[in-house]
Amino acid sequence: MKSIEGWLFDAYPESEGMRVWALTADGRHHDFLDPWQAALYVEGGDESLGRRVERLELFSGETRSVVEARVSPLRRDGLVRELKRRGLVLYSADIHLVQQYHYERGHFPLAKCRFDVDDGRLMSWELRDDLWAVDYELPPLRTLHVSMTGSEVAGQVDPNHVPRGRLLLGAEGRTYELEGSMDEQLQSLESHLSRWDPDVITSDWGDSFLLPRLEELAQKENRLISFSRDPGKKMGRRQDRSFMTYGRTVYQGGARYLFGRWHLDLKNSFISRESGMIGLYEIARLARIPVQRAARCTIGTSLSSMQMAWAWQHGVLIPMDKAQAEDFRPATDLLVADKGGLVYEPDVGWHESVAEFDFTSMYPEMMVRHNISPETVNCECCPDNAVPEIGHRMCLKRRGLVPQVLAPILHKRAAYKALAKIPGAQAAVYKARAVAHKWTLVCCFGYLGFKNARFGKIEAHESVTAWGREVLLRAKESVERRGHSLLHAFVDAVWFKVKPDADLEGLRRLVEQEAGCPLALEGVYKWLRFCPSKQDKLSGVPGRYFGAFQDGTLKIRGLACRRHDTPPLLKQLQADLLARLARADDLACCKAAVPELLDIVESYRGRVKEGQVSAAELAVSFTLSKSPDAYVHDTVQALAAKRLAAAGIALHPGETVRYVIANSQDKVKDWRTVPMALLDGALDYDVAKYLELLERAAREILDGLLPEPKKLAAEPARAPELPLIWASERRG
DNA sequence: AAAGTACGGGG
DNA sequence: GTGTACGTACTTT
Repeated sequence: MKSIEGWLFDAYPESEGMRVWALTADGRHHDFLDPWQAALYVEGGDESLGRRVERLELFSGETRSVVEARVSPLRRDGLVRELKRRGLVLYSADIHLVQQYHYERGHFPLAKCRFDVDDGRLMSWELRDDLWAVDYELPPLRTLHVSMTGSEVAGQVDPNHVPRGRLLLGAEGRTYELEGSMDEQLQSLESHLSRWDPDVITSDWGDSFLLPRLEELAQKENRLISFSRDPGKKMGRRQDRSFMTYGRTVYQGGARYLFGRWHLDLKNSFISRESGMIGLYEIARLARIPVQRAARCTIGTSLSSMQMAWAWQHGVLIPMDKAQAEDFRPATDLLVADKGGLVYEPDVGWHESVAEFDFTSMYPEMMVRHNISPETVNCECCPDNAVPEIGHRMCLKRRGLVPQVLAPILHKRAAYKALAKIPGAQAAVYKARAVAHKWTLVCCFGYLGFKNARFGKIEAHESVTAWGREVLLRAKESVERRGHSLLHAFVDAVWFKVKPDADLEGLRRLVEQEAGCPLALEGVYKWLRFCPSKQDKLSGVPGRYFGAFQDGTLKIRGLACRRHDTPPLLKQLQADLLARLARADDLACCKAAVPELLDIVESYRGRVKEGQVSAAELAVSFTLSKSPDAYVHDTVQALAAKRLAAAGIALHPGETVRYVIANSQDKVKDWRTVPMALLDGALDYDVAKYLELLERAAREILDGLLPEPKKLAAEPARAPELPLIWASERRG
């Protein structure tokens, strides 16, 4: 019998149970078998399947008598198919096996544990970690990073689409460039791997390029290679796919998994891109999803797993298919209920001394405060307790699953946000964890309304936004009642003119109390501009504004520089203009800066005209919403995608395409644009088009800073180029 | 004029 | 192992 004191590093099913890997503080790894059998619950099954137990049915709140069947993990899906064929109703039978293993055992990825192992089998174990601890120890991880030179040329695009450079290996702060042909480099990588024996391989494009190529190479030479530590396992894979999320199409390259070792493709991971490895570990722990998998999951999957973990540990049966159907409602109700966040039109123009209050985590707070959950909406037992405006009712007797899962996450995130403000080595760690949780919380709201969510219900979703509108309305009234003039209100934030003697902290407390949601002072702007609609100069557009706080930091929303499809050159132009404006303390200073701002614009114009701009600066990148041949109109984007496809590059919906505008009006449509991947030799770009885009980007910031030039109105036929007009004004 | 296309948010 | 809806800006037809 040996006792292992270490961290749970990896787990995956085998025919006899779970293969578990642990890392110890001395940097060594250990693996053993946990003879675990997966449980599933059968309604109306007989006892030949297993033992009879009582579990809760979530939506009715009733106790059900079900049969708990146990089966070796690799045979679970077969058994489920057979039982379904027999017409039995199953629960908790389609959960990812490793997640379920963690739910049942009560541990989680990267948990510190003591394992007692005899003859390679786990005999007993003890959790020595706490999911809700703010600080926790992580194992020392030996990491090898694999990337490629040359990717900077075409930007961070899939190397399958561009000429490739050399492999780079990074370990212990040093980077090595490999030599020889690509095949030789890949062989060299393989030998480095076996010598270095890393716990983790991180990569740029390992999923879609490196690991598949390595596998291909080995097959060609009739060798068997696996980058797993487990010698009996081949490389795992998951198909590539395109899907819709947050209103846009996303492409995920096929994933390559290892066993007993992690492969994390940093270019194919939402969470690690947003919050780094620290955030990834935090999510993996809370969601009980193995780190390799958590890296490639959407945050919705992680959230769903947190809910399932809670359900499992509270004896609640987990529904297999989509939750309940929507209740029937007349169409008129739908109109009222379907409204999202509340918006008041901004007071268009430039303002001085503006304060912004933001509600923190408004929607999750509403779920927790008002007990909003799929099973608490319109319950049988509570006829009153109506949601404002829409009339759904919330249960007062039973605490909901969603609030119970959310409350500790909200609490943990608040702790991390507070800790991140204290300067020190740990601040970045806390910040990353706070960011990771922010995504969990954002997603939680969306998930309530998602038709395929196990724990979703549209009425619950509507109740959240209804409460959100109520809170914003109360905040607006509360601010105005104290004599401040409101400039804008948008979903979870209010902007108002600060009176010189205002006690903002006192006001914040009052508004928070009256509105019923935690409120924070985002800051006081020295100056702020709410931009007008481009279609109607007199009306405002919510979500398009920019301003500088008193400490000189900028807040920018809705400008071209925030969009992914704006060329870096124009983003930089706007950044330069805004950086200059950030030094201005009031509107007079903003206006005084105009000559300098025009110089900045002029210098950019000069560079564009003289051809001193690189392709990378001019490149427009956009996300394919469909496969290239499905485009109807020959927009520049569509033409770029079609050219790539014609060059034999396989593109999937959701992938990013980058191109330079070569000649936007060319009669030969193929010549209008050059995709970055096909760029070679001299760059010929559309100077006039880029000047036009430059002008547009400059106007977005500078319009309205100068008095309207009278001459413009007199010559309505063609709006002259902005820098020329202003240049002449300066001379005059 | 109508229809196609991309983007936002959060930090 | 996947959010939906919608307004805005700009383009092509």
